[in-house]
Amino acid sequence: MSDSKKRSKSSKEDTPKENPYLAHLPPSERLVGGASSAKNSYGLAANHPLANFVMGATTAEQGEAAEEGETNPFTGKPFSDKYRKILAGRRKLPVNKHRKEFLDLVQNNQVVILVGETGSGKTTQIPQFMVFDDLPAFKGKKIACTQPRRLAAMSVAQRVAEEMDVVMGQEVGYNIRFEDCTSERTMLQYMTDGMLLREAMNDPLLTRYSAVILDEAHDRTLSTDILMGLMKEIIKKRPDLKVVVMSATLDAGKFQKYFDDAPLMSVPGRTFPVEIYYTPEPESDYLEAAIFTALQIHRTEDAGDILLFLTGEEEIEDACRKIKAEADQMPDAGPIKVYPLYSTLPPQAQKRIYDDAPPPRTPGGRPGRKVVVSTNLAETSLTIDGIVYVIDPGFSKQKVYNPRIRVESLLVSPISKASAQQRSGRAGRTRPGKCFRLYTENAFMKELIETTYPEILRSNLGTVVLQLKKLGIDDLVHFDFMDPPAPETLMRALELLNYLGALDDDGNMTPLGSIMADFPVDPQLAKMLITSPQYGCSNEIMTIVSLLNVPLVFMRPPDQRKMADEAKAQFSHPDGDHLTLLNVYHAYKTSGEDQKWCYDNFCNYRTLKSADNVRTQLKRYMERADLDLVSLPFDERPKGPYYTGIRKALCAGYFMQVAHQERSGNYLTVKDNQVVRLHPSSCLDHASEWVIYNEFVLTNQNYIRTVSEVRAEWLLDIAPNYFDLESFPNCEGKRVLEKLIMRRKSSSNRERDDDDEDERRKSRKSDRGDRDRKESKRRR
DNA sequence: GAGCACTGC
Repeated sequence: MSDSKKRSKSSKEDTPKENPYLAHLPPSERLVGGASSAKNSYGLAANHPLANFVMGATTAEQGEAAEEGETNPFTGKPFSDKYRKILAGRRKLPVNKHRKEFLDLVQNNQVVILVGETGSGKTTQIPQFMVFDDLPAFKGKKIACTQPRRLAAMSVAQRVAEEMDVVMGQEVGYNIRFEDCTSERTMLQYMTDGMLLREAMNDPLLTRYSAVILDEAHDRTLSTDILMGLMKEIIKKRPDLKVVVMSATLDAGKFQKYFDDAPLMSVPGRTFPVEIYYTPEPESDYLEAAIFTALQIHRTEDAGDILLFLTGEEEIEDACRKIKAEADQMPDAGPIKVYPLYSTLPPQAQKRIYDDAPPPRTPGGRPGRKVVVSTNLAETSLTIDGIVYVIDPGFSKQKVYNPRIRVESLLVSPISKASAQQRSGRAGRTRPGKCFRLYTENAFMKELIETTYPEILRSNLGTVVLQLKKLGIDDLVHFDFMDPPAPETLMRALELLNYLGALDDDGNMTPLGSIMADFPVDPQLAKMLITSPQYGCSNEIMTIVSLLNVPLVFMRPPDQRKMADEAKAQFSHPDGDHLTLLNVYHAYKTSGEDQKWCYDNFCNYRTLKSADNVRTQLKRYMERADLDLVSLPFDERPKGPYYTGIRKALCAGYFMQVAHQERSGNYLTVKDNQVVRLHPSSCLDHASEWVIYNEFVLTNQNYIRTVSEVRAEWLLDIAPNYFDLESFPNCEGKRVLEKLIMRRKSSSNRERDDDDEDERRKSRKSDRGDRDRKESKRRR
């Protein structure tokens, strides 16, 4: 009843609608009067390029004819010359030969798996094939194509807008965090997978879309994995929704199986052959071997640039120096340029990898060469043309999660076969190349795992579980994960969310949890934001949370450490690193967000700018949740009520990340009893008995980083459930808390804490930054 | 007295 009402209403809006009573017929026969009169349903003139198109039943020839016509069917404007030139190139892409096969599959199946190598053109062409068949614009819907990375979503959208001869943001657009470049007219939308997931939290059936294309599914990011599980649920309730999952070839069968044996289409790529060389014996020192190999290639091989994969910044900078120094000593080799590449490198420095190799010293002499030494960044996110030689030592830094101690850390680990193949492929982008694997062939065959473990098996799942609950998935244990996470990891997440009050004791989402899920930050930080008005300091907590969500603000160039540390000292707050962050932000805003100020003070301008972006977004969410944006009257004294309020609010999110200083001077984490040390970058002196920390850094030592001093009383008040001493292991901290509880019980007329006393003392306002600086100087 | 693979909302 209501269904038919809706349909009759929308037909007035000139959108073609199928007759619901004809749903048993094949799509081409569903439109009233059959295909021949379909043009009337669309309200298109008889000479319109799409006049004879039947939604979901077009042919490849029809699509191609429309693309080769005079008029752009979606804008009504004549096609440009540039368009025709691009179109000729598009027709040569491998995927173009499979247009008919693809349309057959997608018209007759709800889910299609498509595997394509790099260079097949799948990311740009498949969505366009669908636009011409599904005709989303005529039903008030859109086609979504998700990408794991923002840059990819943006650049592919730009490319496809050109290919379709439309203005970016109109018919074709993209939607990523902080930037929605779409409009009412948008029918094809590239977006990050995280963005689509967030949309699903408010629109669980994704009603705005007629088709969803999940691209780069082999990447297996947290968001892609959740989206895939979600799509399986949604297609049951939305028979009209088409889903295409696109992936690299290696584990295509797994995707097919997961989607109940959906049909699979395979498209070859367009790359050049790469010869693989293995070492006869295992290398004991991969770094040394890598440098040696690079120099060897430089001395003996033909012209062509080198790409060397290493694991991290320090290693990369070190290798760059050594390669440069040694190569410059070689009399019989050409000139060399060596560039590092990792994500935290400023964009300017990153761009240098595209510079041309230096020319030979003398005409006809040994070739000059470019060497790029990179992290995994060059494995997928970034492509460098002209690479002919790849050196793959077989390692990368990978995130691992240990649910027992609830710690995520980065570990240098062997890569997978899939990664190794991806790396070697980078040598064959422009011509045949060579890849030197610094491990034995036997190790490749027998020791490397097939594919890198998906992120969902290597992460703390707090956010994931909260998101799933918000998506309406109650039974997590039976949720159809492509790779189910360890039960212990799920348990840890449920436990965390329960202590934070996001889930009740039965595991159901609370109203608080529902608001928490809306915030694009960790559950702990979301809780902190939501609770902060109660402590009168939501303005300050928004700032702190923003800064915790961007890379480190403080720069420390190796040759200027002393000056950098002095600059940082101006901002340091005796009560901890969180308040130090607040000081930096305040000083940055006071400077007028000045780039030079940042440079002079060893602060990362880009980071502060992006933190400010995050803050604006958080503010919007706070307002949407009707949370007050407030500050306490300013009081410059450390441990005064102003700063105390903030530190109490920090506890509301971080009460599970507490460490207590033992008499030995060591810190022990609460409940887990891990021995930790304050990270040397902390501005906190070593006399604080109780501290909360943002991050547990597992390296040679266990460090806690971004630390603030708190008081045991606050912890007991804020999280009585968590600080239930019966569940505590024996340690000094437990005894201190026991005494505290006893004292509280015995004194019926409990003495007020010192800080409460402070709170009663009204203090006059004064310049915050100035006072803080004086205060920190005095302490020094 | 040390380090941060890479993404994303």
